[in-house]
This record gives sequence, structure tokens and C-alpha cells, in this order.
Amino acid sequence: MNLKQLSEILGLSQTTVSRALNGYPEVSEGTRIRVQAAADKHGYRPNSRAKGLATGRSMVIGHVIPSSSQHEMVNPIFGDFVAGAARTYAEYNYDMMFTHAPDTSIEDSYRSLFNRGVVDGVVLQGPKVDEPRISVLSRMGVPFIVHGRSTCAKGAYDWIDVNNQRSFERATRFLIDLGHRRIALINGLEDMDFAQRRRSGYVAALEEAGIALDPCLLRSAEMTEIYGHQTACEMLKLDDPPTAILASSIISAVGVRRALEDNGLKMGRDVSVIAHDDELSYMRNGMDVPIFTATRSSVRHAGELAAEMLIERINAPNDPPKTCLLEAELVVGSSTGPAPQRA
Amino acid sequence: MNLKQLSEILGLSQTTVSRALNGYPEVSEGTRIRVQAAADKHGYRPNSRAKGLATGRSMVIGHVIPSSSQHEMVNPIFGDFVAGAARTYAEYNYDMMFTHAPDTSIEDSYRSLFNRGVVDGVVLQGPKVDEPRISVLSRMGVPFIVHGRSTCAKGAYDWIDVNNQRSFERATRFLIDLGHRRIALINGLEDMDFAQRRRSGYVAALEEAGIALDPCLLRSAEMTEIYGHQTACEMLKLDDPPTAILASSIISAVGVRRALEDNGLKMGRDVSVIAHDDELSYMRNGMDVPIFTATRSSVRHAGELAAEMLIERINAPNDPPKTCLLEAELVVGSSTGPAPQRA
DNA sequence: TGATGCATCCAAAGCGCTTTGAAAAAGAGT
DNA sequence: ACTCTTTTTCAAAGCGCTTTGGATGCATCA
Repeated sequence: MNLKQLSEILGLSQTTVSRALNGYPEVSEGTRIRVQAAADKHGYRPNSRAKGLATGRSMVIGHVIPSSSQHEMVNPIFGDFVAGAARTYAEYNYDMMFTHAPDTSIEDSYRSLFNRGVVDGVVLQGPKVDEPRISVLSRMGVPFIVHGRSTCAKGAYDWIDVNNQRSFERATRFLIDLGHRRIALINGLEDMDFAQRRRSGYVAALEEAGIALDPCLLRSAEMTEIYGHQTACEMLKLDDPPTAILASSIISAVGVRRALEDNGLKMGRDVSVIAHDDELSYMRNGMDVPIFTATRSSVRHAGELAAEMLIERINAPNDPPKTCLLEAELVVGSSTGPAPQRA
Repeated sequence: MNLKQLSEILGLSQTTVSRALNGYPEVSEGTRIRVQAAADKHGYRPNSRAKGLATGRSMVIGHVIPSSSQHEMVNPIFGDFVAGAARTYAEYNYDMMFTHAPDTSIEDSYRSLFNRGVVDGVVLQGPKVDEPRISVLSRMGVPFIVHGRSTCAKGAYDWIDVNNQRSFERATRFLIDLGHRRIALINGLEDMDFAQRRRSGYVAALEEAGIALDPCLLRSAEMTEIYGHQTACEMLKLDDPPTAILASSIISAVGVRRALEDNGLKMGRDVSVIAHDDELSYMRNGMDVPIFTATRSSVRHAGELAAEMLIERINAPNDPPKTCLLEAELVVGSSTGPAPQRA
């Protein structure tokens, strides 16, 4: 069923039917109702490609799957962020498109999506400290939003981010206040912008307290469970092991917990752990009582907001750049406690 | 840059340019090279909407985000399955589209995607035991593939699935052979087809061994970490607690492990655990030595295969239905051991 | 009564591509 | 030199929609 057929059935022109369905005022209320009824009855759905061709808009937003090349890993927060965004898109009648790209051609992927007219805008996930994609997209004139920020990016751009620096500074200070001096940071990949900011929050808190930074207590890699486990195991073998560990994701924190248990240590008593909790739906940090003391910020909610900001941008390409800085909450669970007295 | 502009630059007709770029034989090798060079130089990308309109194909495949309504949970395997599929799509020049739908209108979402001409085919994830979407899609004539199967579905359809029944039967038998008699199954949601099959494999193995089924040792819910933890805790409080636990996902298995530790029990010695391992990229089951004894089958690989099968179906709508049954591997880790002697 | 405005509706152009049917150009054969 | 193929190129139609720039009818006003 297409417009032509529908208009023939109704004995109206395509123009009128199209206008009736799209809510233009030039059509009488009577015919509008008649048209709408017929459309519903026959299950008419305007062909979105044709519509897009005519309007110049595709009502589609593009994401490029951030599959870190090295280990072909899917970012665990990907699913929840996307679910949040999708929810907003559905509300505004946008569809959502994905492209997989090897890390090398990720830029091309964005370019291709936009130049082929597939999407009206794109979401940039997982920005690095130095993120070339941002300037590329700016130059191309693609409406886009960044989930996170990029320290090295020059111009202004739309972004939404968690205050990583502040939340990790706070978490670190919390541990220091509990008497900890040997505090480790098991961080995300070093070239990721968020990791850099978390690190600087951590460093700032240590400095403030006059604690020297020990490189042995600082690691970065992709935030898997295995990585958390292995790193924690190694650190526990140090002559002067950490009494507290900050983990950049709840997933690696799970690995840390496993490491503690493997070593016969009790989390919260022997070693304190604070995790960053993105509130992943399948990896909730406990029910009423949090398992981990955590800096908490819903990545799903961020997805919803990001989508909204992007849609705004698409509708008003010339508005000044918008940004949104979310504050993470510090929730106290049972994984932290006072620093144990040295033997 | 569009076709018209490019053809004017070249002094050729749109027809010739189009043919040259699409590899039709009616154009001389000389001009083909010339055209290709110009296209590259100017970064010409055919508008995919226009192309779709003209060809009647969109080169897009649709997925509907399986967000279980109740807890708005994103299926944890979603990301990896999709990453696999995306890889194949990229190879065949397909794009990938997502729609979020509340559980109630999930059927409409598929209908809308297809009727609006947005997609050439769809992937159906997370089929239930009784899955109405299958017959809907069949009737609509949408090319589709099911990741999993639906026991109640009538006609034939394309699917790819893991042999859940067999793998859980094998895992259960493995535990029985180790001397376990109190074996629990912490399963996925009961109305999901895969959960049903795993359960029947479990039941079959118990029956074979003449062990009576104890309803107290059987649970189903969404496979979160919390669920695994809570369920295991409850079961351990029974008068006659399980000595072995089968977990339907590695994520709930993590919860089970936490429960054991909370209760001062050692996994593999006091209580054996077998998990189903989808090889999620951020939740690997150990490095060289598996953490959990597990039934293993890569969901990412399934995604790749599913995409391939769907593309085949799109290209040959009238071929007889194709199916693919993957066998899960049983990998033995340190989470299982002989049943402890009763006190 | 004719001019004016307003509410409805429509024919046709155009979005950027593919593809049909035909024409022009180039070789081949005699 | 002329016809007959074969190769190469093209103009134009069509995909399904929106939108421009009229038409048409009808009530209103002088």
C-alpha cells in the first residue's frame, strides 16, 4: 500500500492525503479524519526512503560500534547506553543505525554514513584523549554528540559526560579519610579520555594528602573481569601491597574481589575496594545494600540524555554548543572500611 | 556531490557513470577506470536512500532491542551477538538498524520497520517458548532469522541455536558422575525457549540417573548477578542444600560464587558450579585455565553466522528453510569437583 | 453583479538513483 | 563502399514521497 493507491481509494490527490497525514492545516478536519481512518484500515506506512529523499532527512541516527580493535572487545557499557538512547529515539520517531568498523577506518565509517545520507546525526562513543574524529565531524558539518569529552579537541562541540575527575578525587579522598595510604587505581585504557580524568582526580587527592604516587599501584587496560583479577593479584604480591583499590568499572571490580578471595583476604576488612558503577542492568551493584562502595552514574540515563541533545542539535544546527556534566554519586557499601593496622 | 554533478564533470551521462561504478559489463574498461578515479577523487558516495528507492532494497537489516520489559534489562549477550552480526554485515555492505520497543508493541516494531521499507530483513532475538512474532513475520513475508528457536512455532523457519538441551544434559551428567545428587539449576526466565531446553536437558540427566527432581533446586529469572547470588544464598539455607549448581549464564554464576564466599564455602570443593559461557568479551571465563567449568559457545560467532544466513535468505527468498545447531563445548575448570561426603 | 478573500484541493516538479529501450559509434565481413 | 554485429553511450521513465504554485468553489463584501 503506497500513497498513490491510498489516494485512489479515497478519491483524493496524493497531495491532500499526504498533507492530511502530516497534519498540515490546508486540509479540512472532515477529510483528515477520513484519510486517517483509511490509512489505519489499510495499514498504510509511508515509505521512509521515499520520504527521506523528498525531505532530505532520514530520521536515523548513527552509532559506530566501539569495538576496541586489540581484543575485539565490546564495551560492556555499550548495551545500556544504547538502550537508553534508543528509548529517546523511539519517542522522537528516530531510528538508530549501527556500523561496525575496524579501529582504523572508524572515521571513514562516520563519513560514509553521513555522506550517503543514511543518518541525520551521529553519536561518538568512547572518545580518546586525542580524538581526531571530533574535528573530522565538525568539519563535515555532521550534527553529533560525544559521550565523554576529549581533552585535546580544539573547537567547541556538544558532549555529555560524567565528572570523572571529581568523582575519583572524591572516592580517593574517602579512602584516605579511612586511613588508607597505599591506594591503587585499576584504570581503563590510558588513551581513553575518561581514564585520564579519573587518574587526575586520583592523583589530585593523593597530592592534597601528601601521599607520593607509586607507579606500581597504577594500571590501565581494557576493563574486563580478568584484567581486574590479574592486576589485583599482582599488586597483592608487592612488598608493600595496597590496602585499597579503585576500579574503573564494576566488572573489573568483580575480578578484584575474586583476587582477594583467592588470596584469602576479605574485601572491606583487609582491602577496601571502590568501583565505578555505570548501573549496568545485568550487573547491578547489589539490591538495597550496595556490594561495592561506588561512584555511581547511570550510563543508560546518559544515553537518553545524549539522544535528546543530539536531536536538539539536528533541529537547530546553529545553536551554540551544549554540554552536560553529570555528577556521580558516592554510595557507600560494604567493600570499604578503615585501613588495617600494619603488622 | 551527486551522480548528476559527477557525470557532468566527466562529460558522461548518469547512466554510464552509474553503470561504471556498479560494475556492469556495458561500459568499457577505459571509462570505468576514469569514472572510478573521479568518484574517488571527489569522494562521491551514492545516496543510499535514492539507491534504495530505485532498487527496492535498503541494504539494511533490522534488530529490535530485546529489552525485557519487567526490569528494563538489556540482555547482556546483546552486545556481543550484535558485534558478531555487525562484522558480517559490514562485509556484505549491509547496515544495521535498531529499534527499541516496549514488550507490548514489539510485533508492531517489526511490521513498521519492514512496511516502511526501512529494512530488507530482520533478526529475531530471544524467542520465547511460544513466540507469536515468528508466525507474524512469516505471514508478512519478511526475511528473518531467529537466534534460538521456539518450541511452539508451527511452520518451518530459519534459525540458529545452541544445542541447549544436550549441553545441559551433559553438564548435569558430568556432575552426577562426580557423585553429586543435589544439583540445582539456576535458569533463565521460564518463558524463554532456551531456558526450557536447558531445563529439559537437566531433567533428562537426573531421570537417567534415577534422581528425583526437587523443585527447591530449580529457579528461573533474568540472569543477573544479583539473581545468582540471592538464589544461591537461599538454596544454601535449605535443610538439604545443593552440592552442585548449574547456572544459565556466567553472570549469574559470578553471583553464585559470591554467595558461596559469603557463606564461607569454597567453590569446587564444597559446592561445584557449572556455568553456561557465551564468551562475552568483557567477562571471559579465565585465561588459559577456565575459572568455571562451563558449557561454552560463542554468542558472537552465532551473531556472525546468523547474519550470514539472513543475507542468504534475502538473496534467495524461496530457498527451503535453513537451520544451524551449534554444539556447546564442555570445558572443565576448577569450579567443579567430587561431591563432598555427607557429615 | 463582479471583485475579493478564504478554505480546499490538485497537477506536476523534484529528491538521487537505477534501468529500459534506443541511438550512435566502432569493427567485421563481403 | 555498404551492411550487419557488437560495443558504448544516452535520454527518459520510474521508485514513493513532499512541496510549490496554482486552480476551484464558495461565501463575503461593496
